Amino acid sequence: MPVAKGSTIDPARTRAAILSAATDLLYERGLDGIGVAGLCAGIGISKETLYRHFGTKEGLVEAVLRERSDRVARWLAGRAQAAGDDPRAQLTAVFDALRHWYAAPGFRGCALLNAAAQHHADPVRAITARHLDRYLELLTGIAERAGADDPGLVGRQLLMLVEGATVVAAHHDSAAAADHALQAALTLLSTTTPRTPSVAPSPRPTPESPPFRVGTVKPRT
Amino acid sequence: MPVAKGSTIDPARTRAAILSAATDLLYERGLDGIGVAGLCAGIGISKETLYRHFGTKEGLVEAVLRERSDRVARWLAGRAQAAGDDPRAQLTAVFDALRHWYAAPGFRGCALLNAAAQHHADPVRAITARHLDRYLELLTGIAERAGADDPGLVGRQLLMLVEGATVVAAHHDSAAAADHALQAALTLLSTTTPRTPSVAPSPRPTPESPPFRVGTVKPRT
DNA sequence: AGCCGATCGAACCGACCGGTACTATCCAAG
DNA sequence: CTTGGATAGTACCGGTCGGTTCGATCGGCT
Repeated sequence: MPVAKGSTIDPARTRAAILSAATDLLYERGLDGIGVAGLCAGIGISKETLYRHFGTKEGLVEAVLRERSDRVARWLAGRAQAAGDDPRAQLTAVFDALRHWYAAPGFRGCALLNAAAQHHADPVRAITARHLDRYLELLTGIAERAGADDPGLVGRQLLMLVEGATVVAAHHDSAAAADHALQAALTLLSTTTPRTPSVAPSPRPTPESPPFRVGTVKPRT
Repeated sequence: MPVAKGSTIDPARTRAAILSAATDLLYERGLDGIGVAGLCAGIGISKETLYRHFGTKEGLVEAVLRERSDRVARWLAGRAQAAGDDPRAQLTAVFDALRHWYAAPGFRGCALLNAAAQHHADPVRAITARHLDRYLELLTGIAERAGADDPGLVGRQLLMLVEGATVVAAHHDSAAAADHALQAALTLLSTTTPRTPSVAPSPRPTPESPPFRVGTVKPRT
């Protein structure tokens, strides 16, 4: 069947569906753990469709990683913003979000870091580096608003706690990692924050859906 | 040439040489980034030799990872022990060692974690988990000797700092990561250590060679 | 009504994969 | 001196890889 009998021909929707399904499959099986054939079978498309949309397996991988990074970063930033203006509440919200992520079924660490560990190619590494940049920006902002002496330093230290917690959650102890990291993060923030921060009102938060599996593929019209 | 003209036939030495060369190659190229043929070419052996010693590519990989974990763990523990009895000095020694590791040419993160990100197979994951266990044991010991209220908790937090620093060093900032992490670690240790630890004499340290590339393959007799 | 583009399904391609078999050669031990 | 084990080198195996091509078929647009 060339075109599904009741389906709508909509390249944009097809592309999005491929991206979504491929994200899960590549995360579960590993970038090299599933071939293009298996990928297409799992997604439910033909090879030609995949290659028309993404040109190459590498192209698909990069698109997947970019979208994933965007989604995770927006999700975490949204959670922080939704927690209000208090930097400590924002930090708590970030690690709360991480805790749910760690507990999600099939959690296997950060998809971006895993990908960078598998493909040493420059594009993948660049996407991963930008991903860490986004984390760093969020955490440095929190350190700034908390009145840290050296927000850049504290931001990097918080980044290490986030990444370390993710590693430990993936390989050792998924349950308590986020809580222990949060406690350490709050301690770190306190000891480097001599003065009370000035709190200013912030705009309304927009809810973001979590980056981990939350439903199944939606049927097309 | 079936057997190198001036070489000694010594299976144990051959095995060790394969292990050493394969460790570097697999780390540089990734577990799936190099095939058995390329591996043998890079090591300078024939396929038959590799398969006689390790049975399978997976067998080789597991042997490489096990040996790597042993070496890194011994190296870090040795550095800590060589720093004397003061837990803070031991912690400093650990992150000093890490700093040198991060600065080594070709550093690309923890080989064990990278491997676990590539092969989801149980044996590899088990070796990685045990690796983290060893780190945790070392760090918890330091927390204990520092007189921490909850050495287990502090140990896990220090573990997150170590792993987080490694991730950040690999993908973001290899220069300052160890120092920033050390500062955070000392802060953490201080705030959770109300009482002064009792210092007892410890046995003499044995020097350990670093786990990263430090020379080239030694010629066989 | 009729065309165009999106899509499927399948065949096909050369390259490479992990792994085996065999021979020729060299060392070491009896 | 002979024999056996360790090794290099090479050819080979079936399978899978990423990627291309083609015909059939269906929806959307004019």
